[in-house]
This record gives sequence, C-alpha cells and structure tokens, in this order.
Amino acid sequence: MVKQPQLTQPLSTPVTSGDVARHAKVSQSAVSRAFTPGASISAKMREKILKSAVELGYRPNALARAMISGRSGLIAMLVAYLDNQFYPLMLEQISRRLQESGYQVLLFMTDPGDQDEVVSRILQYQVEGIVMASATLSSELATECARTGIPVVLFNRYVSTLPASSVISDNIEGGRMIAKYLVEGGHERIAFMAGAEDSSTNRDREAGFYKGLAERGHTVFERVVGGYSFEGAAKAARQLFGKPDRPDAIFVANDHMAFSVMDVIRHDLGLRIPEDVSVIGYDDVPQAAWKAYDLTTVSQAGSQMIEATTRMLLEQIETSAVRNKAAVFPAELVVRSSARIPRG
Amino acid sequence: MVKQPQLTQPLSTPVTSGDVARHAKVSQSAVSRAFTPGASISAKMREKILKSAVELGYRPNALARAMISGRSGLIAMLVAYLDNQFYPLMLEQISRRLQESGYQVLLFMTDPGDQDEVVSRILQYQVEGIVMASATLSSELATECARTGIPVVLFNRYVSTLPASSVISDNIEGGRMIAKYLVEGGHERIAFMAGAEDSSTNRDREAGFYKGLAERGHTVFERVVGGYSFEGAAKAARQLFGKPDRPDAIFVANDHMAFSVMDVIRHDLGLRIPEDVSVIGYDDVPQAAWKAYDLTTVSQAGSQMIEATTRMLLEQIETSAVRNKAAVFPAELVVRSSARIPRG
DNA sequence: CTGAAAGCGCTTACAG
DNA sequence: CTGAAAGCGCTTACAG
Repeated sequence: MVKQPQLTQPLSTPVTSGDVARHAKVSQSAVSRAFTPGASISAKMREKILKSAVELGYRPNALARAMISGRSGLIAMLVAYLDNQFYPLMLEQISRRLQESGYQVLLFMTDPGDQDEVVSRILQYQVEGIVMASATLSSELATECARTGIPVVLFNRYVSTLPASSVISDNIEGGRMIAKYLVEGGHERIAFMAGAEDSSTNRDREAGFYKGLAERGHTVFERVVGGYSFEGAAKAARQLFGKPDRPDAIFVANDHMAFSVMDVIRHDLGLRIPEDVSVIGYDDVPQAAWKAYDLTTVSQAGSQMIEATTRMLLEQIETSAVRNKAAVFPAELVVRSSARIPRG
Repeated sequence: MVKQPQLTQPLSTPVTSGDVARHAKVSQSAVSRAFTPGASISAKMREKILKSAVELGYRPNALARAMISGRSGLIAMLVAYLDNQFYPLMLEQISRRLQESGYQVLLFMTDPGDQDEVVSRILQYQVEGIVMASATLSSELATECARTGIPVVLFNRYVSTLPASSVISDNIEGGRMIAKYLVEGGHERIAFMAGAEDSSTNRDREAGFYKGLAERGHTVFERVVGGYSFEGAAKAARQLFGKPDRPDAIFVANDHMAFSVMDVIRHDLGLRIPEDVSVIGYDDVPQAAWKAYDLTTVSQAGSQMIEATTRMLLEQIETSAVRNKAAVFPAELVVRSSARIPRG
C-alpha cells in the first residue's frame, strides 16, 4: 500500500529552526550553529540536528539570515538586451561562477526609461554587488549604481570617472589591428559602421580603427551608424553599399551587426564577400564561426573577462572596499574568410 | 566651491524606517504605512513622511518586508543553457513582464548534477513562484520543484503527471505540418534529426512528424540524434549526408541544430539547399530569417507563450492555488527557402 | 487616522 | 560546547 503524504505537514513546509530545535531537543541557537560553517558545535550535536532537519525538511531561511547577518548573497545583474549572443553567453557564465561561489543572481532587464526604478529595487533587495553587463546601459545608471556604495563591476564597458571597476578587452588595439589588416589586404575604400554612439566599446573600437588607418596613411572612406541592432545595421548597409562608389571593405563595430551587413551585401545587393567587399566584425560570438558567415573578427577574451568580473566583484564584497580598477584584456584577430587575406 | 559628500552619512545608506520616523516626528508604523499602497494614512502625513524619506534616501528593505509579509517578490527562473537563442529571448521577455508586475527574477543556471542544490536554494530564498524554462531540464528536477508546493510553470516543456502548469506550443501538430509539407514537396527520402531524447518537445515533434508521414503513406527514411547541440547536430549531419544514399529532406528538431545541419550540407559536402536537400527547423528564432539561412521552420507563438507563462504563474501566486493546467498554443509553418515549395 | 507592541526566522555576542 | 536573549527592519492586528 502506498502511503499518502502526511496531511499534517503542508507541502510548502514552513519548518523553522525552532521546529528542528524542539524535535532534536536542543536550543534554537544550536540549530543555527549546525548550519553555520565554522561555528562552534560538537560533531555529535550537529549530527543529531542535521538528522532532525532532514526528517522535517528544514532549510534555513536565506532572507532571515540576510537580515541579521547583513549578507543577502544576492548579486544584481543588469542587462539591456539579449539579441546579441555575446551577452546571454556572458550572463550564463557569470551566473554560473557566482552560483558556485555561493551567490545568487538577481536579474534586472533594464530599459532607458527604467533607471530610477532599477536603482531603487537594487537597493531594496540589499544586493551585495552589481554587475552591469551591457555596452549600452546609460552612464547615468552606472553612476547611480556606483553612488549606492555597493561594489559595482562594469562588464564590457567603462566610465573612467566612476568609483567602479570595469572589465574590458583592449578595444582600441582591436580596432587598430582591424585597420592594419584591411590596409594590408590592399583595400582602398574602407568604411566603418558604428554601434551605439555613446558606448565605450564603440568609442574605443572606432578610435583605434581610425588611428590604425592614420598610421598607414589612410582615412575612413565613409562612416555610418547601425546602433548595435540588426535592423539598424541592415538599413545603414543598404545606404552605404547601394551607391555606385561603394566601399571595398567595412569594419562593423560588432558581430551581431556584421551578420546583418553580410546578408545585405550578398542577398540584397548580389555582391560577393570578400571578392567585392571585405567585412570584419568584433566579439567572435559563436555564430561568427558558422560557415554561412565565417566572419573575420576580433575575439574578446570572454573566459578571462568572466573570471575577472567575478573575482573583482567578490574581492570588493569580501574586503568591503569599493575599487576603481580597470582590467583590460588583449584582443585577438580571428582570421576567417569574410575579409581578403593580405599576401605574405 | 563644490561641497564634499557628508561624511556623517555613509554612502551605502542603511537608513531605516525608524530613522525616517524620527526625522519626520511620527511613529515607525506610520512610515511603514506611507510605503504600503492602500494603507490607512492621511495624505498630509504621507507627504511629510515621503519628504523625509527622500531627504534621508530611505528605501524599504525588501527582505524585512518579505520576512513579515511572507511575500518575497522573488520568482526563480531555471534555465539550462543559453546557446539556443530561443531561450535568452524568452528569458528576457518573461523577466520584463515579471518586473512590470512587481516581481524580481532570481536566476538559476542549472546543470544535470545540480538538482538538489538548486531546489535547496530555491527554498532558502522563499521564492513565490518558479519558471522552468528549458526543454532539457530533467523531469526529476521538475518533480522536486512541484513538490515544494510553490507554484511552478513549465515553459516549453511538460510532465503530465505533475502538479505544475505548463505552457507549450502544439508540437505534435507542428511536426505533422512539416511532414505534410515535405511529402507534398515531392520528397522521397525524408529524415529526422532528434534533439534531446527525453524532452517533451522532441517527443511531440517527432511523434507528430511520424504521424504526418504515416498519414501520407510514408515512413521516416533515417533517424539520427543531435541532442539539441550545434556540434552534436554537425556530427549527426555528416554521418547522415556523407553516404551515397542520402536523404533528400530533413526535419531537424530545432532551428539551432538546423543551422548546423545547413552548414554541413553546404560547406562540408558541397550540396545545395533546397535543390539537393530540403531542411526544415523548429522555433523560428530570429536567425532563421537571416538571409544566409532563410530557414523554413515552425513558429512557436512566443509572445503568447510568454504572456501565458506570467499570467498563469501570477494567478497561482495570488490565489495560493497550485494548478495543473496546460496551455497549448498553435504552431505555424513559416515558409522560407530552405525547403522545396510544393506546387499549386 | 495614528502609535505601541508583537513577531517574521534567523545570527551572534554574552554567560556559563 | 551550549543556551537564553537581543535584535536585524519591517508589517500588522490591536487600541484609542
């Protein structure tokens, strides 16, 4: 005969440390100690308590613990949009790392209009740290977050005037490498498609790119803005390549837009890549390796950036110190077939 | 002269309702009421309190509120992997909807090994509801979540024996439509690539597909397993299409794998799509519309599924009732160019 | 409408 | 090592 679940014990067991204490015939403080690593409690007592806890289905209430200890174990993760695959992958990995370290991620999908609301909620939930993972979140929001005094790490973005750490790759050098590669590939009319004008990633990639062109006696042939969106990039590409005197190469500020640009060049305009136009992106998202695009791009040191983000954040939390350090990781050109390969 | 921040008030303001009460010369309960919608408090008093609160930078402590009210405002969102773009997009939209409704998403990236740990943490954080958003999370995990008595909604997955609601699209009908389309397109050797064997999406899509084939006097030509991963799909595709007697059409259980299959067919094997092989996917992720793939696929009613997920979850939370309803949304064939179009 | 008081479930000095 | 007690910051009956 199958035993029915005991009806006296509701499914959503609100079992407290007091219940366990009574059951194990010990004090409530002892129960607390049994669940606190490093607390002074005898092995015998702990065992007895753990046994009772299992029997009753007890789990410490993390919220109550947070109240008294001042440690919520919560990290706010601010993200703007997940279309660009770079971000979900980073979100996934950073979350996993934080979970492994005993923290839990509170997700904030933020929009430009949200700012005050977001900051307010972050504060209400007593998060111990904040990760801002988006190229496009406004710097006012970053400033507000930094002002809370809660440790902040900006991921793939920086605001130099802020008491917040940031983790980025060397976007300036990345831009330079791309300029070098395109010039050496013999291109004469080299264009640039910007992402979001106010993002540090775009600013640095663009600055490095122009610098690289200048170093080789070139200037940009034409500049358009795609705004880091697929549709924006398509529109800008049609305008740019739809004219008779079109570029023979383009650096697109991220891969996500580069795919859109490639589609327009090939399918709307019937041009060949790289024979008619060379295309280079930035980020090296997994799709860049997909054969249909096989995109030459610059790889951000993703796993190092993830590691640095969690390390810097946890370090700040554990030392109660708010820092303003920037970790910059090297960029690396990943050569595939979407851009003409220089000879030699 | 620029004024320095007051050093007497630390940046991470631990301002409590008591501080506000003292400042506004009212009771602490009054402060609480000023921040509780619908509480009985005079307009004059509320105003005075709100003014003090702003001056001091007070925010109610959500954790303390949760302790006493039993409402944490937290929803656990369980996700397995974010490679397949379908999931980040759903995660983004569901999170936005929950935020708008005043809830906050606690993110759990889960692995097969994690189960007990995940359930334990969910319980510790006193979440009010759980969304399981993954085709591949194990049904034991789903069972464990349902057993907690916390409202659960399975997104894009179901386990019929569970006291949990689920939101899915009509995967059986979707599979049938694909079979019909391929048979009518005149294909003779129609293959199927499965995703994860134990997922309900795969089971239903496969069952519907076979049923559709049978209805038209066909059987599946060959069946391989891609496991819902890009690499798994590539491997299976090489094996399947690398032989002389290869399929002339394939239904791949999701778009994410279909892209991989298309790359292998075109670039590794030099075959044309759809002239040599027709490919159909499932999900209609944004990439399916990218011209390089232009994938014929079945669209899941994403926005309806998102809406239903949040509505069903919030309804269960607000009525304290755990339900076992399944919301099934219609599937729709999206015709693009990766599969031969039937005449007429 | 308002305030004093109890209590949510814990952790952590403080004695013993 | 163990227990009694205070207290984290709130909400919510209970009186007035």
